[in-house]
Amino acid sequence: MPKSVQITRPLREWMDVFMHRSMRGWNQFAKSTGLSMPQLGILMQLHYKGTTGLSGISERFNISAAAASQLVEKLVQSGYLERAEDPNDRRAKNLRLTAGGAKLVSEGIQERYRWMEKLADNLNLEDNKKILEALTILTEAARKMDEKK
Amino acid sequence: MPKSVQITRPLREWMDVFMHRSMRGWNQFAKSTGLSMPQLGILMQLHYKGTTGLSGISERFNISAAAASQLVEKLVQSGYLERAEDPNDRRAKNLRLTAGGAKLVSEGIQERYRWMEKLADNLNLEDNKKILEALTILTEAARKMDEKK
DNA sequence: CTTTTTAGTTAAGCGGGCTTAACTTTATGC
DNA sequence: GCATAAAGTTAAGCCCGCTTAACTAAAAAG
Repeated sequence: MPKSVQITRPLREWMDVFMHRSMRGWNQFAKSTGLSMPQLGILMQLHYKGTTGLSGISERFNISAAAASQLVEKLVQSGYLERAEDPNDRRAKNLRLTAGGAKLVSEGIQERYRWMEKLADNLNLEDNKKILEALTILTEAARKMDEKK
Repeated sequence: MPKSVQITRPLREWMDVFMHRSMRGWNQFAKSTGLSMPQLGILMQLHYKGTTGLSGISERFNISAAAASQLVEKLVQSGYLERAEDPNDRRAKNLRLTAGGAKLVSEGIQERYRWMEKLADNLNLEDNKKILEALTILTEAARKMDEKK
């Protein structure tokens, strides 16, 4: 596949640069909140996927129900999560971000965007247009690929 | 800044999709190796930055010298790292990936690339070209931005 | 209506990462 | 040359995430 040969290098270089930045930023943010990665992960899931039960947590992160319960307990104690009885199934709990939890998560996401948006701000209009187009294509392709699987 | 208004949404969507995939993949890889994140992080640093002393580790990850020493010890025990006396400063140690360590890291990186390269493979030639150009621009801009700082 | 399955909790125990503190060894500053 | 600083190591102790095991309560199956 000749086209791959061409695109491989820029693809990899970009991923290296981007991942490096992102990982660092993410770790710093985690540290600044005082929360652990697993705890932050749960908040993120609640943000992106909305309300879920405890079972949703243990499945998503491949941990035991006990582990999920304990992690959630801490987040509830810290005031980031709300744990209410599910009216349709009284065994189950509905987990939701509190206002504080939502704020924390959106600050984290915000911070994640910031570097890249600053990057885009430094580009001229034409480059910006190219990148807009390219990222739209990529996002679309990623969605399609995930669907197929 | 009118151009930001336009580019913000695709930028964010792409980042969300990409980060989500990458993080998941990275966690899975970590689990598959049996190594912890901090340990993998050290191997990655050694891969990208080359030989360094223990002090390099503690600075990079913001941990105490004691913590770095203990982490490195485990990696040496596991056969991923080589710890040799620095001939120029006999207090210091030179850390290097062993063959096994290098193999492990490059497999991890490989896996990180795979999803995105598959993505690119599914695109037509024209889209591919656009993406190549866009990523090259972005990488270049990122380098410049990091230099300035 | 009883049995079984499902959702979640609690407690005990393990291993990991991290810190501080005390220490050894080698290099530097004066 | 002697005091001080720097590079690592080791040990004690803390918190954390995770697992297994034992349990409660509610729903589903028969």
